[in-house]
Amino acid sequence: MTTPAERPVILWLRRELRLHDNAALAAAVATGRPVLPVFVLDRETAGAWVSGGASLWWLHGSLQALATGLRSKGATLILRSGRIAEVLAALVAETGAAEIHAGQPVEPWARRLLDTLPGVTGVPVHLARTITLYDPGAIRTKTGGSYGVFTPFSKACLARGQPAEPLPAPERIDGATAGSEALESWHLLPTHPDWAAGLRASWTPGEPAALQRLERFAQGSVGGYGDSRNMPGIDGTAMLSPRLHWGEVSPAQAWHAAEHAAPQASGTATWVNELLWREFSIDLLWHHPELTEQPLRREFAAMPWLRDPSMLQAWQRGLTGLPIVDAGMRQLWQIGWMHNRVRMITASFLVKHLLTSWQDGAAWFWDTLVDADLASNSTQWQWVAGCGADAAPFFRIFNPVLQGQKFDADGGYVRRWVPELARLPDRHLHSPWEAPSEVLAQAGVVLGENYPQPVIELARGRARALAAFRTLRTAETA
DNA sequence: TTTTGAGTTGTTCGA
DNA sequence: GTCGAACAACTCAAA
Repeated sequence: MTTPAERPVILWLRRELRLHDNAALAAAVATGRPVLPVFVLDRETAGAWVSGGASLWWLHGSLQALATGLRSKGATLILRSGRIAEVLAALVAETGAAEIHAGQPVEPWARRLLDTLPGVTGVPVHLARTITLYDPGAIRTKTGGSYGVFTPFSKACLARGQPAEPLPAPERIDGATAGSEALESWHLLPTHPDWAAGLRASWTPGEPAALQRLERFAQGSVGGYGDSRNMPGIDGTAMLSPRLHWGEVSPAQAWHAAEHAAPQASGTATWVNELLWREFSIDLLWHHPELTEQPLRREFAAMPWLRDPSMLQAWQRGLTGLPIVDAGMRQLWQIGWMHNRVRMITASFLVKHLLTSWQDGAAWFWDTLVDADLASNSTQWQWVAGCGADAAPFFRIFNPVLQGQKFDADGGYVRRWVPELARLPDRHLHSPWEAPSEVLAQAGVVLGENYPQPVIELARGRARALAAFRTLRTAETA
């Protein structure tokens, strides 16, 4: 039995699966009490926004690494499943824990949960900033409002100077113990069918690998990041998104690593800007919790979306007949991640050319991305659709052929992910339906047989989208 | 309160 | 091939 003096503190870890720069962990250790780190697998409280399959695959590896890391410091990671509120209340009762430490959540469902947690568990809940650079909601306009445009938001962030230096990992953690479920019993890894081969080949989840990747990016790629990040065929991006989502590294670590390695590089400024886009997405979600379901621009509720399951399925499977779109969708399916430039191209194609709702696209990304993040996914899909913050003008419709020619000029990306087109010459790679028949024959491409005809003629899709968007304006003024 | 400058990532057309 | 203009107004944030 524990005496009052030995009452442990619970460290509820959710999206801060790391030892370094973890303010919640530091706060728990600073209490001087034994620390009981726990992760709760809750398939209910988040409702529709429970993590998708690819995210859960990642979570398995990240938890494994976290358990190892904690063990090396003297603590034991406890795994429990069930409704978070009930699990934590039971754990408090079971261990006599004095308080709970956790990271400040940003998702609407998690914020609602936090409001009830002290009442349900009967102990104080201390929140630390672990997910963001700034306290959510803290970046305000001069009149105290929230921002709806990125550039002034980012200027307000930068005006605060650099974020604080990351905290070191604790030397040692005085760990408490309690019964734990086995990670394997959660079945987060797919078996029948095993769709994760491409994920395993591409990623090593967990904090140690995350720190390695960050260091490699900071030392090697960040200098050229501004130029190379738009080329999907080269390894020009940080590929840190799943790690930032699960908190294997903090955004402050990501900022400082680049700033230390290449303080003057323009690529560093671009990288910081991307981190601030992440903050902006979270800020928008903080102030507009309904944006995961509803368009920020309300007139878009009247958008005449088409509901054509065969079109949606062609897009999901990478069988649209538009090579850069298909390459992106297949990359997503195979490795659980898609290059950012191609995310814009594929999303624009779905929403505009196929006139399919951004919610349908967001749902697919949510299930298939290892970095699926409620704030980024929802706000960026809305941005593409034109109903979000700072949205592009409606006539700005990506042309998949031009985008392919511009950003995948040597065709390396398309050839990698759409191998049936690999032998087409560069000139025809991004628009095979326009290639002369002898060129197709020589490349072994038979349109409609081993590669689809385009599911829609681009000019027609563009015109249809423009017409649909125009109805919103006329409906509004009517 | 009113004014003003600006706003992630594009495409097409015509000169 | 390259360039600028048009696309269509609207909203935001600060002065």
